[in-house]
Amino acid sequence: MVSHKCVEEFSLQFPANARAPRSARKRRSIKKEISENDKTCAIDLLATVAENLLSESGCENMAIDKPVNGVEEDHCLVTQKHSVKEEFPVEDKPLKPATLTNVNPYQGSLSPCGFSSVINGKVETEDGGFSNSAGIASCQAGQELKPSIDGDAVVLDARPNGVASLGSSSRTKVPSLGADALCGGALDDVNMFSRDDDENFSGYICPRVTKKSPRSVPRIGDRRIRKILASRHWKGSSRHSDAKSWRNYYLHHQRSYPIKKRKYFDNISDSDDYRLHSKMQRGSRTFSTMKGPGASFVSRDSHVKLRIKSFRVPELFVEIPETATVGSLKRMVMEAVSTLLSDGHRVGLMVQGKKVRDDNKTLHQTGISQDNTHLDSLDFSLEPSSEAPHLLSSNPLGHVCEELAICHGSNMDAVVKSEHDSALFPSDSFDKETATDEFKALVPAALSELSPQLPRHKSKQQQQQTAQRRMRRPFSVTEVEALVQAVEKLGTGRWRDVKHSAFEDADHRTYVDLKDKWKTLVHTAKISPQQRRGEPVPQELLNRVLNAHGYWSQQHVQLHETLSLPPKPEAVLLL
DNA sequence: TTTAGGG
DNA sequence: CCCTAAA
Repeated sequence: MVSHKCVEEFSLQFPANARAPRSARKRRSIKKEISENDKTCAIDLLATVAENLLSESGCENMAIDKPVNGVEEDHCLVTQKHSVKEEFPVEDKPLKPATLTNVNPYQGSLSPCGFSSVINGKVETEDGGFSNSAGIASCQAGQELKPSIDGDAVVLDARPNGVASLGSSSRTKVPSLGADALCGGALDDVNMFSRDDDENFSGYICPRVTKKSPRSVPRIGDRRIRKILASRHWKGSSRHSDAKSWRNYYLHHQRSYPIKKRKYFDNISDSDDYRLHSKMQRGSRTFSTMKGPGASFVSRDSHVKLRIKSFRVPELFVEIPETATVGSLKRMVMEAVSTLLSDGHRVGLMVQGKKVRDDNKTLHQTGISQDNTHLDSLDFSLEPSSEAPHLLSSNPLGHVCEELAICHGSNMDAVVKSEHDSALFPSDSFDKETATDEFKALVPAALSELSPQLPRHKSKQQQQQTAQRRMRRPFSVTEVEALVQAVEKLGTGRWRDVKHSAFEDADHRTYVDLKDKWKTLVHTAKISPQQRRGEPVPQELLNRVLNAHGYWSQQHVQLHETLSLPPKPEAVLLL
């Protein structure tokens, strides 16, 4: 019910409810691409992750393993199931930068500050912040990209030349590289890059703002990234030189085979994207003698040494014409890598398959101690910041299967086999039990289903029922503001216009979403502040919601009255 | 496809 | 957010 007072108080000038004829509404076809900027940082991200680990753990014992003869096999592949959509346009679309001045924590960690922006922020606020911990050259992922063509399926494997070993001197804190750590205090002015071609990607929109932002900003971002690159420690060996050119390749070449990003991004958001497998170094129990039999106390100096053995990202399936160039293939992979890494930045910790949620527990309490048998199954993961209920169980079956259907059975087997052989089961990383768990964890459900070794769970029909629910994306205050303003101007009931007026660039906000949000806003405005949940909407905005809602409701009533001249008797009775 | 509303 | 009837 709308109080009369509400309507009276509504002081804004509302335009006539003129609605453009539908024929006049142009349909915008969205053809957008990831820009080169994102491609720059995938590798740096790996290094950054490791660097943060090192710097935060006060790595006095940091050491670099330099695998000889490629002994270290299980590292740093960044791939993901994937398919190419031919109809996607080729031309690049620049990222749209937007400066956010008031990022709330939730918003900020949910997705807007993709890794590139995180890096930017870090660089901005800390001079040389990334170069203060040396020796991460080993984490230059994917120096060797080894595509092996197998029929229609291309299995890609990238291996680094080294891994970073790090010794943690922290007794009570697992090295953390969550959004907080990465973003630091840079959230106040974060350059955000959103991609319009993926409605699930751009986690944040700055309504209307994005379009007006200067084009030069992406370059700035690029420059910042390059700054990071410059601080990277490249080794002089030929292999590292290769790595360098490999990266530069992506920096300077146009991509030709855009990737259907949405589907695999769906995977990312709801499943564990990529994980950091770590193992305790059992051989380095420096302080084991300090523990007497049955002693329950932990020596003050007990240290746990963590070694990140691998950094793996779920597999990538690529379909590409035989006539495509190797370069284009590489670019595809690079793009996948970039996109994959540019979202989701919270570290999860699992001990023996169990997720450790309590950040305040000490390592020892968690079972992470120098002489604990659990150490074999210590597992870090990079997770989406939004709370995903289950680490891995919510695999978007439908999408993956959809894409898998592209490849032929025989080829699929090859892919699966490949996964079994090398990537998934790094020789000695895990004991059998753990390996099994890891397998379950890392193989997308679709792969499991296609794999002859594993039981099939669901029929096709069931798979379709498992339609992916879109990621929850709470409206930011900024968005609410934009929505309110648009509704004030256009009224309720013109959600398509509202969408195109104020959320043109936010492809993940459909007009239905906007309508739904308005619905909840009205409800929110009517309930007491105590009953409201989520990010608080400023009362001023809620007042405007009520005002606009009242006003437009009144308009609708009047419209109806005009249409039905004879007042309905029922209405009279009710009054 | 877009609106409107219930779930 | 999803689903859908109805326009």
